Amino acid sequence: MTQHLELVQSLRQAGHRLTPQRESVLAVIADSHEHLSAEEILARVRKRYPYLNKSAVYRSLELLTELGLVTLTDLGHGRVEYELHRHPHHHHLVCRKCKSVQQIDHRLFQNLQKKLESDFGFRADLDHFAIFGTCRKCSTRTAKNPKRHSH
Amino acid sequence: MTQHLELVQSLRQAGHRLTPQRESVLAVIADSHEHLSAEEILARVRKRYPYLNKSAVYRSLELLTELGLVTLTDLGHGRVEYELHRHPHHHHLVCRKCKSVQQIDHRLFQNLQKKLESDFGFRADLDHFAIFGTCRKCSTRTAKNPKRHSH
DNA sequence: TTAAGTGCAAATCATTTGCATGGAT
DNA sequence: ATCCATGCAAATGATTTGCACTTAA
Repeated sequence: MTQHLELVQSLRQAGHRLTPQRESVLAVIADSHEHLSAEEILARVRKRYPYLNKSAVYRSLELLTELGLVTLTDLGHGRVEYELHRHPHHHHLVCRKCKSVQQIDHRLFQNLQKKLESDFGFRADLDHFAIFGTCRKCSTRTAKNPKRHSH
Repeated sequence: MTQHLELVQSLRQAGHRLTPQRESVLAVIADSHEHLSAEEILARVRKRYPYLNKSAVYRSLELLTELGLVTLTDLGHGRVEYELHRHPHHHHLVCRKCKSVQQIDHRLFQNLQKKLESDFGFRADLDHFAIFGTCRKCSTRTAKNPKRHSH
């Protein structure tokens, strides 16, 4: 409901039409402070605006992501998740064992980001970055048995 | 064919059986210096050892990954890819526009890795790390038109 | 008006799973 | 001899697509 207007501007300026479907998808993402899957977005939009199709969600998300208004992260949940592209950014530490997700500050990555740009000319999309590994809890009880999953 | 033996040891020590299927999957990964999808692995194994099923590949990969012998990376190709867990590590810069993949040295990440461990107790699996962004070439011709994909 | 966008239902495609059989230990 | 592992075929589940219809500009 807040940055909503500017976002809608960006859409138009890039030469795209503003449809109620696109607008509602954007609104739901902008109103949420967590990452949402396509299906969750569909469900939330439909609460207020039932005229929305799954395909339209995917097509809107593709567009919004490409315009940089929304970012996409694979947190290992078997589907991709979306967030508004906010500033400042944050990142995610994803534990492979217990699947927990912990947020960390963007500043941890600033050095790396600068170096990638200066050394390689590569502009890293370092927001909503997912780093996989083992969290503190799971590290302590690691490599004890051949069991497949701990959850 | 090289580290093969040690790898097979690890399997046994973790309490798993050594089947020809598992061994051949491991051999193919160990012999390759590129990242391979499950399907590519299946195809390569079958050249020499036709008695292999898709499910066995997936189940072997799950196990090998869990044992840390193999690492899994999502390079945005719509499927996960596997590599032998080698030292020293390297990482991948993946361009969202042209889909190019550029390898970079593991040392760029050492500071970050240490900090994640000291600050959060998080052991990041920072090998075969995929960083998405825009490569130098694509940066220069960016944001010119509303076209979806540039490839 | 008219190209861009949507709805719908079917298609894809990687990965997973149930169950009967086989084989490593 | 036992249970773990495999083969097979069917299921799953996210995402994509073809096409006729609608609508924002």
